[in-house]
Amino acid sequence: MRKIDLTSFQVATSETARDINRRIVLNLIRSQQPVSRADLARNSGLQRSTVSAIAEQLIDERWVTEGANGHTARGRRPRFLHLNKERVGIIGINIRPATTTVALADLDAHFVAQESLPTAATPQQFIAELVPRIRKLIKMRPEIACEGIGVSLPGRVDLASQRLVFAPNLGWSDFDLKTPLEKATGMSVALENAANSCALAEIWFGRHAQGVRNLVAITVSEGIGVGLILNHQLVQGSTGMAGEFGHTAIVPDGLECKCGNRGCWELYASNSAAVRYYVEAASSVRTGRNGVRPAGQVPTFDDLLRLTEQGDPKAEEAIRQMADYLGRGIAVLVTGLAPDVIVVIGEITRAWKQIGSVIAEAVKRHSYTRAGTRIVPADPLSQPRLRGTIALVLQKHFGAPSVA
Amino acid sequence: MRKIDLTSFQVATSETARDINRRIVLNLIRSQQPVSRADLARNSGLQRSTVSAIAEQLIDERWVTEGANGHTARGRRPRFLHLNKERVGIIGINIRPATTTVALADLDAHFVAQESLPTAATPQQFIAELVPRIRKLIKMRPEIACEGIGVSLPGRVDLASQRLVFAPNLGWSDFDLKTPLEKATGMSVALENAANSCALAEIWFGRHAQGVRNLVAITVSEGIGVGLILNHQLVQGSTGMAGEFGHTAIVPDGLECKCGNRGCWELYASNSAAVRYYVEAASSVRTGRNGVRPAGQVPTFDDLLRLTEQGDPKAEEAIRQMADYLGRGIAVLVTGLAPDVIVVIGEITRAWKQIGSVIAEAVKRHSYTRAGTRIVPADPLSQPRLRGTIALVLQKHFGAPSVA
DNA sequence: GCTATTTAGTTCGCGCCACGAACTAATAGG
DNA sequence: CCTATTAGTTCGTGGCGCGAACTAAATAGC
Repeated sequence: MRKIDLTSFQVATSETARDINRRIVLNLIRSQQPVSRADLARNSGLQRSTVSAIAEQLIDERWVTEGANGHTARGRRPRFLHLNKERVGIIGINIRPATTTVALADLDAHFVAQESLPTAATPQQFIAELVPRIRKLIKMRPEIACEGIGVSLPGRVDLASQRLVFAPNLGWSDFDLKTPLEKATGMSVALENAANSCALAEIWFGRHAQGVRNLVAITVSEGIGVGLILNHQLVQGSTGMAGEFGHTAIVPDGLECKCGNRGCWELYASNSAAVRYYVEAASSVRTGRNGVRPAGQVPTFDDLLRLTEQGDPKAEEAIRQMADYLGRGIAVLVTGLAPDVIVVIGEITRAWKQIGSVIAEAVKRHSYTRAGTRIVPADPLSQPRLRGTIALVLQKHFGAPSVA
Repeated sequence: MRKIDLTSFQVATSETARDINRRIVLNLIRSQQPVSRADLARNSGLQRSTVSAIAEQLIDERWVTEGANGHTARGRRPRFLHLNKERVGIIGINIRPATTTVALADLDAHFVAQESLPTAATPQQFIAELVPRIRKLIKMRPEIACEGIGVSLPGRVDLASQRLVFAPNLGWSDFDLKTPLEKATGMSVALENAANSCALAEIWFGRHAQGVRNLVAITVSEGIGVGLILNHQLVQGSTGMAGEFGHTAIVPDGLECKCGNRGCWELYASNSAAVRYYVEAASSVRTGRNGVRPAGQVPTFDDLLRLTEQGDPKAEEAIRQMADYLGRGIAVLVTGLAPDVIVVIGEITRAWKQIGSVIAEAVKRHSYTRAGTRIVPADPLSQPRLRGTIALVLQKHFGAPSVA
């Protein structure tokens, strides 16, 4: 049960009931389509007359279309209702340090067009290069009316100002990305941290999200990000900074981190950590005790994954060590938050066959819970970062109404 | 924004709007009493006519009373509305390993009667001893009609079954406390973990809870418990196990814990840890290198606090070390959850003058956030564990309505 | 002391909405 | 062709918030 926030609440008007039931019906149609009015009434508990009225409104507003007739053993055939995928398009933008992806998605969160560009060095230049791509995408599919832009980025967005306040991996400093983008495109823009985007993507579109109340998304790349969905809701913290578990100490007084802390989880469990483990192991063999390594041989994490697939023992050991530390950090989240599901996102999931059991073992050894949290890899083909931006915009129509 | 849970939702009826606005008005009266209808209309945004209708209903149902007239510079004088404190009484039960406290509270969460009894060794015996005390308390104040019982306990309650599944400090095993208590008293019983109770107490009645969206309560005694309020809502996790940060590793492969993990936070930052630090320091001096200590000299944590107040350097050092580890663990929560407030509860708060800065320093050194989380001690006189049980029952009337 | 002004609170008609009973539509089986 | 069954619509009723108009009660100014 939630406490009512007396500093910011929403009273009910005569239209509130309709708003609530409309959202319920729209969500039922989304998840059960094709579905008849009669089934909607049965599944929602609303009267058939109420469902009909809501359906009429949704059809009028083009959210829903009436399709073919269904079949029943006896009696009049139902008319199926479908979500009108083309009702609104959403522009999703996934900013990563090297590459930015721009895509156009329909209401089902399927991407109908997509392209990439190198991420510019400054936000000003970035906007200048991005806006024409957005325009192009919109023109490609004139039949889909775009209504919003969602942006996922490796950094932090201040809750109150919606300014990008921190993005060390992009090399950008405090900047207002939202206002210029909105001015240039005329569409509303929603910004969100990448890990939070992934969490949204998984809870709205994920395979493991049926009836899930608590979900944790962990993005593993150069660093580690954590997105929290607790009580069906994204946890943003007081300023939008929640989820920086990547910068919590897993080794007290361990390696020094750029963040100022020591022994941060991401120093031990990120892609960069695995590369470091590999390099250390390789150099100690090849160069003996002096520690100097031949230059120009630092492998990428991708190289490591390939070596692992080929059975290279040093690469396997580096990945295994990374997975062990991943598991130790995940154990903290399992013990502390007891979520239903933890979804791991990143290149590392390609090696899930090798690391799945390592992580599970570490979590078992280091956690204390009866929650039975499932730990699963995200499907990289689903593009979680990008798909989360769609959820970000869709929430406005499909999320629970803000009430009281 | 919340995702609608299609496995368990609530449609709106024609009474839903009233339910929502009624709760808003009731909460406004609670927090602003005495208050006039006109002020309620201004502060809520509802029409004066709507507020009057709701007020009439609340007065009819005895939730609210009409009191004296107020004063205005000009114009007709307002009639003040007050919460009717005596409308319902709530029985609060705080179970601790040695002692159980039973209290009767009014709507303002003020205790009008209270008594203690030793906690029995078995839950069966406990209930047999408890029920007569509850009956006595109710008879003492026949003018207050009790409507519910809230229970706070050092253990875990399974979300689905509401059974007590784990209470190592009580020595009780899996047991249904709720059903026999409800049968014996005829009142509904709500059970909750002690740290969660404290979190509820702080968010509903705490001094630092005005407009707070995210609050973390940390109970420090023999162990460490954590209660999480995120997005104005208690986080219980998938089975009610959320908050066991006390059993997350703060020292990898450190001391062995009863929970099966190693290096758990509570092994380094609980009262017992401070006592251990003190004993280790004292024995190493007194007995030299053989490590054998004269028997019968293990001080209690209370002794330690007293010694600290008297300026004993070894006690001070033990407390300081405990506070440092407390701070390191709190840093994890600050970084990972970025709450507005963290409230520390326990005997240790008596030494806040000494440890406040130690904790703040440790948090600063080991955290990474811009949230500006305030770390404050709870007022022990407010009896947070006990008061939380009142919140547990009051939520039913004052919490946000469950909608969609 | 009278009037204008101001503020509190009530009354009442309107429109939105969910409910539920009655009705129409369409289908399969006998 | 008739009956049973299921889908979907129509319409009257009651709950509720809105907002305009109204009553009540106080003060300031003359």
